[in-house]
Amino acid sequence: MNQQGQPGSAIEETLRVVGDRWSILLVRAGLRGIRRFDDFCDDLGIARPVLTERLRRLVKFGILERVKYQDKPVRYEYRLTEAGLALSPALVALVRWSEEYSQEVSSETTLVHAPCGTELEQAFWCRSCQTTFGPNAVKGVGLNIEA
Amino acid sequence: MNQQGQPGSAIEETLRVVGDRWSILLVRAGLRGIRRFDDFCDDLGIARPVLTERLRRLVKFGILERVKYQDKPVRYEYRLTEAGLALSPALVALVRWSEEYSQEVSSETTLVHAPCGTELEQAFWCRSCQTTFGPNAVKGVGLNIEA
DNA sequence: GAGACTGAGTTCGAAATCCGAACTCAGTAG
DNA sequence: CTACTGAGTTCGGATTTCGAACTCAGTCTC
Repeated sequence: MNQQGQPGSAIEETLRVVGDRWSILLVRAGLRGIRRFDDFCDDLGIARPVLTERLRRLVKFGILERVKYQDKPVRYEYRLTEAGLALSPALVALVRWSEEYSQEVSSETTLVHAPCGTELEQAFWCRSCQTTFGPNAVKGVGLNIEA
Repeated sequence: MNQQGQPGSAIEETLRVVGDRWSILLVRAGLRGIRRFDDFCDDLGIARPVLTERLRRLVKFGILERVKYQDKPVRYEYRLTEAGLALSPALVALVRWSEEYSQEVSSETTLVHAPCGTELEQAFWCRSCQTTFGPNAVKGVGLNIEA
């Protein structure tokens, strides 16, 4: 029911862009301040040709931008756009899940509320009710969370 | 700096499991109530051998469980475990991002706060401060969000 | 001004993964 | 006896991924 010509739902499109082993890690590296080709390469251990292709794709979809930072030997670096930064909730959710459920390497808590240092809790916020709530109270077309 | 023998951070491990085009969509399908092989197949348009391998991997990592639901012709179905359900915040974050930034198919709002119907806002919650806050106030080892 | 170095990529061939289409296999229904 | 269902498996070909080595412009060191 899902021909390749058809657009599919928005999330399918999104996962076609960031749904691979590297893209999310590239965004995470970007959040950690990494911007240059060789630094991405060293940090992630990604193969260079794959990095080239991923960076191009993330630029194409508006998650990174390629910025000239020096002229004489002309050099470019990659910075997160607003859309790229907006992926941080998804990234945080994944990091949290990893900490709780990943079988490898029981890691310590690595995400905290900066002002007070308390371990982070993720929630949703309803502007009109002025309350936070968990995923159980989310209702959506194509996503009905129960149990 | 990231040999394949080494464990890497928890999120790298996690993305090795769910970081592909299909796994997250399988979880989403699970949340929509899909449980059977052919239904996953039809719903996602995934190739059967790939589906076989993904289901096995998700079972192996505790995200799905394979449950016998009938005896005479013995048949199994796949259900989300607690860990699988716990991926919903990440999924919701991705759906939200998709709605806001994905270039394809300007979709309507599909995620709302069930009790009141208001469009969903995502945030973090600090138990000790009793406040919600955005990703800017998150500080973490290996994840420093600024800007 | 010769040689080493830097940053951002390309090129290469081997290995792994993905794909659709067709097949299997046990059991049921007509 | 034939058709159908559900959950896969098998096949060969196309695509993607990999590490290692190479390129290329400019700069730095002696």
